[in-house]
Amino acid sequence: MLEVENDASKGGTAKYGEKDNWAEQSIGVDQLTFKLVQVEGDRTCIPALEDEAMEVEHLLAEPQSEEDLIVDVMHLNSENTNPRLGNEDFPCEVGCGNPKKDFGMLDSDDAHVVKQEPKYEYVENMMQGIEEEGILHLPYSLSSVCPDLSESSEMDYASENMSFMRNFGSECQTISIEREEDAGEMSHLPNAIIPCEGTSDCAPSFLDNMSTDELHDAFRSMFGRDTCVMDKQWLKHRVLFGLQNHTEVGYASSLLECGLSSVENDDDMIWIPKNVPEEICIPLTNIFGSSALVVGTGAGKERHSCEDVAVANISKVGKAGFEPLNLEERPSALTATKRLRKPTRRYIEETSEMISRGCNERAKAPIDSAPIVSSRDKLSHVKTDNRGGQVVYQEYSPRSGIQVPNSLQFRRGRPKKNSSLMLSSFIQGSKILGSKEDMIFSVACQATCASRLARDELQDGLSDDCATATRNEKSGIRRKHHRLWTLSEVMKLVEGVSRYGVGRWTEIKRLLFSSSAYRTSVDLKDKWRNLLRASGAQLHNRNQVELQKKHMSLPIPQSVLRRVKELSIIHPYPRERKSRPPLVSSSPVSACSNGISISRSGRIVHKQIST
DNA sequence: CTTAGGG
DNA sequence: CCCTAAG
Repeated sequence: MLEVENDASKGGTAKYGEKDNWAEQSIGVDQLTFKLVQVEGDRTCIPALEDEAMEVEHLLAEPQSEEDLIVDVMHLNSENTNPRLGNEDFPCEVGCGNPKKDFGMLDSDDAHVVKQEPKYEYVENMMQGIEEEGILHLPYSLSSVCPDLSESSEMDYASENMSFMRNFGSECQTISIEREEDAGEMSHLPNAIIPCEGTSDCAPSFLDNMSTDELHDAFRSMFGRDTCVMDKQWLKHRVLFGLQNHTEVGYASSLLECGLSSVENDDDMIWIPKNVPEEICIPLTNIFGSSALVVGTGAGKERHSCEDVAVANISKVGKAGFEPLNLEERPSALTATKRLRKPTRRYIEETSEMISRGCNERAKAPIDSAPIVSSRDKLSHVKTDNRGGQVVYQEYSPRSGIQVPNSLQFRRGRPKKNSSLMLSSFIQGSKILGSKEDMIFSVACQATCASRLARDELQDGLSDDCATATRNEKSGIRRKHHRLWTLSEVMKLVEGVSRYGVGRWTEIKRLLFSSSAYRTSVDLKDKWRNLLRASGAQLHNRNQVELQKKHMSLPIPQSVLRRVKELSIIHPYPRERKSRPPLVSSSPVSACSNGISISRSGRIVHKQIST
């Protein structure tokens, strides 16, 4: 992540945080990726989300003053006191009540954040979720990143002049703001934000054919209000915007299935833009007690039947994210009617922690073909089954995540190889989702898990049931069972190695990592390997600081590396083979020239022989 | 099941 | 991190 000095917006160059601050800051800030831009000094805020902000603001640019367009949800009077987020961060601020408006951070160190109202949690989760999904991958502190903006900030934000926001967006985009290991993600940004690019192909044309009145209708149903603007172009833009951001192709059918297609029903619905990941919906339902929750999800880039979709959804859009969702409005039963979406694999893992407590024996999915012979066969079978079984699967890379209806049975920790078996079979039967109770339960679990994540994720794994959850380091794509190695973990590992020697991973794991079950002995071993590499590299290159910054991994203190280095001498890696001949002719390695070599420990190592 | 090593 | 091979 990028940490921008506060003064950056005052005309300085954007600076990256110093390396030493990096770790800590990344911890603190990295969830905080959104800031609000206030509009018109009223209580509405919009997130400064580049394109989205741009678009929203654009919408607001209607000549009449439009106030309730923006969701109240977005309006948070957070007391966040993070020093890095001074007012300077909000160049767009127009004098109004509470000068500090931003989203609470997922900073587990900040107790006050954790104790925020559910509202905040919702936003937190949303932000986190968005990032996890990798859908919104956005610059941080946009305002600070773009020095030029400080001047712009004097503009009238309520005005129709949108050039500001546009420039804003484009300028910022050129500033690469990356986090952690992934440097290439940024390039996905454009696609990610406006997911339904397809609409741009067809929507304009059909909009072109609409009369002003029709456009008005569309506008009304889309945003839930009228406009007296007669400018066709303007109307088209708005409607188009609505379409682009809320078209949900696959969703249309589910809507119909749910019998919710009629526009009149929208009272009971909360439309959640598809970009919003599941985690958000849960808090939403909780918060708003909505009687129906419609979730549009998926990276719908399909292009078809834009019109149908639009018709189906337009009425929801108004509620979507831009209108105040009234808390008290519907205290009625939580009848979540949400679109079925296969949970991500990670979601499964997370939820599994909660759900499976009681379920000991996993129901084995019936495998109708390919009797399992060897474990290896079983594996490959699983894999094919996995891919071919359901279309859904094909849309996600094996690691990116698969969402699956709730009430699956889950296992704890990492998925066993065959977990996808039952998974896919489950999907077969779950077109019609299970009971309401199930859903609510799942919802609750998710919410709990998500909020716990907020607190726990940095806690060195001591307290987690959501063990596999990760921070959004990798700009949201990080869906692996990836757990950042904390410094203390590293130190524990080093300590363990020094005590028990290299190779005693299980020992070390048992004795030092008993609290963090998610670290397997293999993990320890891998990490050690990495540490060795790091310590070696460090010797060569004193300027490791920059390298580390580049790789964005947590900087391993010199002292620790030095220790590793020492240990690597005391306990040579593969294993202390007692007298280790200082690799010369006596070494078996050099004795083999046929592409197969033997490591010091005598293990045969196949080398890649290019055939 | 654990460890080593490659990917 | 994941997978696999070897013990």
